[in-house]
Amino acid sequence: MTTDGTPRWLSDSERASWVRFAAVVELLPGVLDSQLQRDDGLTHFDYFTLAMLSEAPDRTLRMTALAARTNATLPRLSRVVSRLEEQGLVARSPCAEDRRATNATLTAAGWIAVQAAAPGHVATVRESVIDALTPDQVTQLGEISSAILGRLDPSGRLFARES
Amino acid sequence: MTTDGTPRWLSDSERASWVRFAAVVELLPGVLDSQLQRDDGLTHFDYFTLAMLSEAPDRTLRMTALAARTNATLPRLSRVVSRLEEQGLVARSPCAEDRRATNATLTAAGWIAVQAAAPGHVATVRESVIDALTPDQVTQLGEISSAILGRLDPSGRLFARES
DNA sequence: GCGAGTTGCTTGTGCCTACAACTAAGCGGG
DNA sequence: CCCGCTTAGTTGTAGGCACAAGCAACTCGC
Repeated sequence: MTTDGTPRWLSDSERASWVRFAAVVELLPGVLDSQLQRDDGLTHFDYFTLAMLSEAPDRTLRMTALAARTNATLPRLSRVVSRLEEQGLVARSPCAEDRRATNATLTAAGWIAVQAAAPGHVATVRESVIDALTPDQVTQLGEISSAILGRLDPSGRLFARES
Repeated sequence: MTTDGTPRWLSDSERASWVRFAAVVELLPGVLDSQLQRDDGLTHFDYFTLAMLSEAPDRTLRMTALAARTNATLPRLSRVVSRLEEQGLVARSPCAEDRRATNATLTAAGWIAVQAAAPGHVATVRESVIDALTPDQVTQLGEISSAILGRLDPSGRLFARES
């Protein structure tokens, strides 16, 4: 809205850019999810959760820390970890320092699963995004994404969002 | 994978761009959905469905055509239209030319609902995306999105993806 | 040390979506 | 005509996710 109460509509060129961008935002998650689901039986969120654990010291993180890294709510993460635990990819253990807390640890099977899934996932990212762009465009996309992230997540509580 | 079987990993700069872009793709749908849900009681998909109908001749489309415009599967659209029908925003009617087909029509209440929701939605798009970027970046984003779309939707069956 | 308030996590409930099976209607060859 | 195939749409089932309620454990002031 402008100060006189009328909305500020998008110009034609803005609208054209937005339309295409909105389509990408709508379609891309499905593409990433489908590939991982089909080839490795993991959702993209599963994969990302395992990846975060695989990079942590001792391959272990407290639930709260893992939720922050995956940009998830705690209830959501709790259920996902339960599922991964049933699959034997993650193990829960009580935290020694704070008995309220729970540690999630990547198991050996979990480590193998991440290693197995990574190449196909990276290939999908390349095929659908990186290799579709010129090197300059990749750089621009990074800068644009940073600018948008500043609006989406002003508190800046996400950091390691990765592939 | 490269031809020798080893995966082609991302370079540091590619990875940095991808990490940020992935975060945007993850967070943006939630932001758009939340605003519409909170202010208008609609999901983003609901809104988009109504918007597509509002632009169609007689504010009417066959289910299949509407599914194509919203980039949805027919089962998904069927349930969404059922919900919108219960809310009195859309009406179903049998199609005269093809008795297998069903027409979905925007009701007067539906028209009012779209008009009411549009300004707030556009404002959210502006705040979270357009106004975060320079005019040049908006143009770049459009070109980048087109390139990615070419990979995501080679058949090009989506067209009018809009705000 | 003890009671109020906070933090860490899990679980109940309900909505939304995908996948697949199902009904109904058009279409075409013999 | 009628039998098999295709197309249009709906619905059964299963599973993910959000929101809010619930429970357990920690902290801090008195």
